Amino acid sequence: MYRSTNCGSLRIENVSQEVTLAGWIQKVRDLGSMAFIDLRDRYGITQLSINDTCAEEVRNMVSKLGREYVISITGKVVERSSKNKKIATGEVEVVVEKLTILSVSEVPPFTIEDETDGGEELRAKYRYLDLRRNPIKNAMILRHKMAKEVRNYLDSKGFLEIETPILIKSTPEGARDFVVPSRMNGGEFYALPQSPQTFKQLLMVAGFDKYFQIVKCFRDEDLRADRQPEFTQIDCEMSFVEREDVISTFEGMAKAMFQNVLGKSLGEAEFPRMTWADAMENYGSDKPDIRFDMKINNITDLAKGHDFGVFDDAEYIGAICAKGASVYTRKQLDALTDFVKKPQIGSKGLAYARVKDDGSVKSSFDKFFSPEALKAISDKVGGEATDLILILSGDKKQVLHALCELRLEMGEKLGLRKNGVFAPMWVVDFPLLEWNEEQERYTAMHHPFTSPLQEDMELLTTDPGKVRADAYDFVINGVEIGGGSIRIHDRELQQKMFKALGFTPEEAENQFGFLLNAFKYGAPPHGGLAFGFDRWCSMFGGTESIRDYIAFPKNNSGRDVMIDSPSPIFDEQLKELSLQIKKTL
RNA sequence: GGUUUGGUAGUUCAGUUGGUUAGAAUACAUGCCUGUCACGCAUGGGGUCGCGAGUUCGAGUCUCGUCCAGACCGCCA
Repeated sequence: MYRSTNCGSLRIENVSQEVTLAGWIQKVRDLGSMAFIDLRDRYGITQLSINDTCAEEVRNMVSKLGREYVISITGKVVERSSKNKKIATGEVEVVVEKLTILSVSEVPPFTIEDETDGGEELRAKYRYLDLRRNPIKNAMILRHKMAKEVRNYLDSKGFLEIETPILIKSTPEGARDFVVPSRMNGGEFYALPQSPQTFKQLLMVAGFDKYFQIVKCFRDEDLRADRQPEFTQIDCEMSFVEREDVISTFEGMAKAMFQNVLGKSLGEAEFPRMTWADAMENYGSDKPDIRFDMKINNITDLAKGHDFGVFDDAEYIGAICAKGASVYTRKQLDALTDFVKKPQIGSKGLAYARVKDDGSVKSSFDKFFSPEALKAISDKVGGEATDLILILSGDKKQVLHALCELRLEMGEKLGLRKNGVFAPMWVVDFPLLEWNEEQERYTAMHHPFTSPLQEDMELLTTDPGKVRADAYDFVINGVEIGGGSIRIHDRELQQKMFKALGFTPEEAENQFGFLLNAFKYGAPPHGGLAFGFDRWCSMFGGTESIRDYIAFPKNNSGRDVMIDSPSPIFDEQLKELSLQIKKTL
């Protein structure tokens, strides 16, 4: 027997029991004629004690032990004479009677501690060691709990979990596909799914009116802290539903997750909703962080006409009001100016105004404005004594984007984006289509199967850019956690949509004929959504990177540095796949 | 594809205007230590300064190129 219990379970009640434990050596503290060993497994740490009551044989082994050795011991549980309140087993220790080394270990390349000395790359290379550390281990446990909660909730609502294929067909819409060459069909390729979208719609046609799947999806695009080439979605679809049905079902799921995973009750109230147009106008973003206010104000009319060229030449002038930030020094304001001038943000400069204690306003553009005109701007943005008003001008789209970033930056600096505070919300009524300059055609903002809003249906042929979609995104704290829509279930409408996207009837038939065909045989009205499971995990775990919540993630360049993939394949394999690698010099 | 930051001991980092033998902490090894739990004390080993070229009497330090990694932009229906 390797163990009778684990390293996290012994308490004062177990004193005088004989136990057998197995695990990894966290640390040996050799005090000479006595020694302590921290023995670790997934469940915790138990202190082993070796003293003069122990057999000679056991005492002699202490100097042979090292970090991360795997050992099994048998001994008696005793109460500690000096207790450690920091760990759950801290009131007891096990006096070792028998010690077996099950496996030796080289010195690990970084310390297996909560605060490790190892850097990102090293930890990635030895991911199996990094996973021994509490923060990463706990992330895996959180992920498991969340997946379990999703299944519990959806099962209780009658959803069926059904798997869909991983080897499917490449389509030009959306993200770049990962492709897999077919040996049996030389020169042809499968694609890995970016999402099971069409399959879940076919399941609706098949009559499985409530479907879900926790499923891997693949997108061959550049990575970010919150983007991996393979990631996991909670993919859901329902038949005979309208937007309200979908939103209320999954709002319920979100509340259950908050309650049962984080122990946070969000109450009975519905999550706030905001139209896409309002979100863009007031927050400059389609995924606003509404943990704090600081809305963007359009002050174009008030700011123009004072002979200040920077404002007069601008298409749009916007302002945010940072409460209590008038104490910002010149140096701090210069830093903010540098922030908005970064190429990623792209503003030319930053104008500001301080609201003084007496309510008067002192700005960086005083010589162009009367005190009354300044006061009017201040009033418009809700300025009060001690506030700092930050103003950007220029092209509307760029200014809104910049103000969004500036708002988040100020929110961060002023401590308004608190960890542990969650502001979930829905953004609705997205545009159906977006004009793509490069391709000179409309592309679907969500995907080509999204239904237009009923009242905008007529615009689809006359003014496609104005059509709003029956789509909704689920946002928490400025992070897009999920998104979905009511789908098109009418063959004619789907064909119209493909036409608006610039598909010829032949192209539509060639790429999505299977779906159009299915719609001939009684397609129910349906809709659904998909959550980014990794992101949701990192949101609940309180970090921005999703990598910690994936057991074996890829690095920035899409490489797995542990197994060293991707990698070349043998000529033999290439031949079988009818492939040739073109050598570029 | 672009912007930007970094690459020095096993690890995390410092290294000034270019100047003698490249340091610290930690980890590791050895010895001492009867209540440690970030144990303590002493001693010791450990370096292709990412790689290549150039400038210079002299390069970890300056220049160019290159590779790798991180963050961001583009991209991500």
